[in-house]
Amino acid sequence: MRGVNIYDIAKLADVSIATVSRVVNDSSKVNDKTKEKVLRVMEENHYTPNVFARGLGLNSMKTVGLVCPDVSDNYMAKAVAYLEKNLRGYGYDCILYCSGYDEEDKRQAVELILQKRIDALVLIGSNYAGGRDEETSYINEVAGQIPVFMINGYIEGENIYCTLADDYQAVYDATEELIFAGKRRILFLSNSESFSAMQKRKGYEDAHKNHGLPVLEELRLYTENSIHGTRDRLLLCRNLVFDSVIATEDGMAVGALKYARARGISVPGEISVVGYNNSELSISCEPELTTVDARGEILCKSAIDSMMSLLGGEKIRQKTMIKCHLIKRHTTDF
Amino acid sequence: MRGVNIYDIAKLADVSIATVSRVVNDSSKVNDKTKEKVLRVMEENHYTPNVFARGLGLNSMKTVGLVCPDVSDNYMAKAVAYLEKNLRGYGYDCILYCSGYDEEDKRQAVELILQKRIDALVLIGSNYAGGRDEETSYINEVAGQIPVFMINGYIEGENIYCTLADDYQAVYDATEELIFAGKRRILFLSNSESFSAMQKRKGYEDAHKNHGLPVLEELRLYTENSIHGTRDRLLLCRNLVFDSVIATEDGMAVGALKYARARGISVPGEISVVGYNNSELSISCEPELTTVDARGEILCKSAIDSMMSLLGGEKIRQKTMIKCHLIKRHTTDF
DNA sequence: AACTTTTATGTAAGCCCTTACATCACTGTA
DNA sequence: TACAGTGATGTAAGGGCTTACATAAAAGTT
Repeated sequence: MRGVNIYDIAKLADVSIATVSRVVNDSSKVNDKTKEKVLRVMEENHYTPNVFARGLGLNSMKTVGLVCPDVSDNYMAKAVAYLEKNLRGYGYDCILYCSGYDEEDKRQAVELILQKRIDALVLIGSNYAGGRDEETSYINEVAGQIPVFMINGYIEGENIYCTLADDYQAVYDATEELIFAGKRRILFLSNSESFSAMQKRKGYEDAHKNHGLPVLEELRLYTENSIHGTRDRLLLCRNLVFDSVIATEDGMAVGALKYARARGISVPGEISVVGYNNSELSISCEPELTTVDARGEILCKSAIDSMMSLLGGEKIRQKTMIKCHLIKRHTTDF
Repeated sequence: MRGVNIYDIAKLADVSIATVSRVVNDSSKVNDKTKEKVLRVMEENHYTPNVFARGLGLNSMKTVGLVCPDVSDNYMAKAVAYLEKNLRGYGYDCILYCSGYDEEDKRQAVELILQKRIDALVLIGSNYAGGRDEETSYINEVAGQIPVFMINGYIEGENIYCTLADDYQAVYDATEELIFAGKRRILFLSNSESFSAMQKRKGYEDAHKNHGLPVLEELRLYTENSIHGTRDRLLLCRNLVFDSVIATEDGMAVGALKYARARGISVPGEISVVGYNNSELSISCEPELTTVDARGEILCKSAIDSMMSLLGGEKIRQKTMIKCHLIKRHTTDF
């Protein structure tokens, strides 16, 4: 049961364990002949260094913690997949924690995952923007120990690095486009009060203001990010009149589509719909959804680049903003 | 930087490290007073046992490896989420590896993840059913070291435990239903030669045979599991005539829907469509998709239960089959 | 009172690495 | 020839935990 260890290899290769270790870590110079011999013996005996002992010695196990509210969300799933794949390319493993959206659950997730002595923490998805300091102070505490990378979240602090989609601009542009098309009652569908949702809302509002249009309270609706949930929610608002929809998530946009169909309203004829995230949902619905490409992969790539630079000792910027694209499909054919 | 360790706690609590360790592990009896004191000191000093040292000592870190071809697939994402959440409930962390579908990549994934001295391995998604032994022999090798749990895959062997959806029955039933509705040209859309895909195909074929109907080669089409890919593939088959579709994944079923729309064929009027997995796609499309609920959560629950029993020293069954439901929505309104 | 048990705790050996420092054999230089 | 410098390797000290075994104190037994 006890696998081969460094002593076995050392003995078989007729060298000291230090030399074996050096070969394994490719650290200081080892004579080519010796190296070759050691490698051969390692190979022959299927030697794999014990990660625990290694971790103990190095106080690092080349592991990063991934905290994600919900991997079954297509956008986040893609992010997790991308991060995992590429971090592995750098020799890092990922420990995953699906935290749920609750801020307290997230705190616990972080706490637990931290016990694994990870080298860095990646937080996927937006944080609450409530501004309540207690909610985010633990992140700052964590950042005291290891670098924290946020994908689409934003918290200011030492050793916290945020990569965000420019949600403000994206929604601003989308809203403007609807306004140009003559829409005057644009329903804003949102499901949270996260930092990112707030940016989107601000984009929506500013676009109105800058075009001299009023921002109507009644056109801001909170609902859950689910297709049927959103549909039903809208169905309940009998007196709500709108000529277009901007949703902060594709699921809600598709919900709006379902609502329109249920009510016999034509899309894009009578109302236009814009979603967010360019998830799979946006091409499975009918008509296919105009949506914002929130550049998940680009964000993750940027975060990984930053992380590697940082772990390599370089200094990196704390906030990186990535511009989004609006992908026009058929729910906004004017 | 060097955090508090067991020696610090021992000194502060005026006991030996063995006692601290006993308290931490709740192992053999410790005097209540002493225990309380130690716990208090631990609390006060934010002591967390070093996982590496712990791993070294116990040769286990309470971690399970999750290998998943593609977390951005909704079905698997849900499985990963469920597994992660519930394993954590038992104190186990999950290391994730998104392997891709290639069998060689999977082998590498398993090899790498194994170096982390995980306590168990979970393989999500079906294995190739080619029957080529080399492809699966490494799994048997792994199983020599730690238990292997397969979700929807099937390999026979010591220490390999498989939990599967009864894909054969599910497709058999769905096919039969279409046959009863008078369909005689049922297109079978598949994307792989996995064990699971083979079961589905067998269900499709047997249903035909048992009802005295021929199994037509031309009605078995391989395509990729993507909406537009499938649509385009079908669009290319100008001479293919069919009155219904059974797809082995929802994405392909939705692709068939897109195809029908592109060709001006009405669903369910002219053709019926049945998908598989009850993913989010199946409710976002239009009309909403009749699909097989492949019981992802139930499968995972069963796997976790088995795992815990096994790690607890019990004996468990090696193969568990779970019955599926057909969820009727509107692509099969006859 | 002289013992056996039981309960609580401590000691120290291991688990398998990394790495600072020591050593030794050369090469090159003065 | 003596010595500094270089390269290759070894020695041994951690790193923080678990746990078998030893010990000591308390309780029970005769």
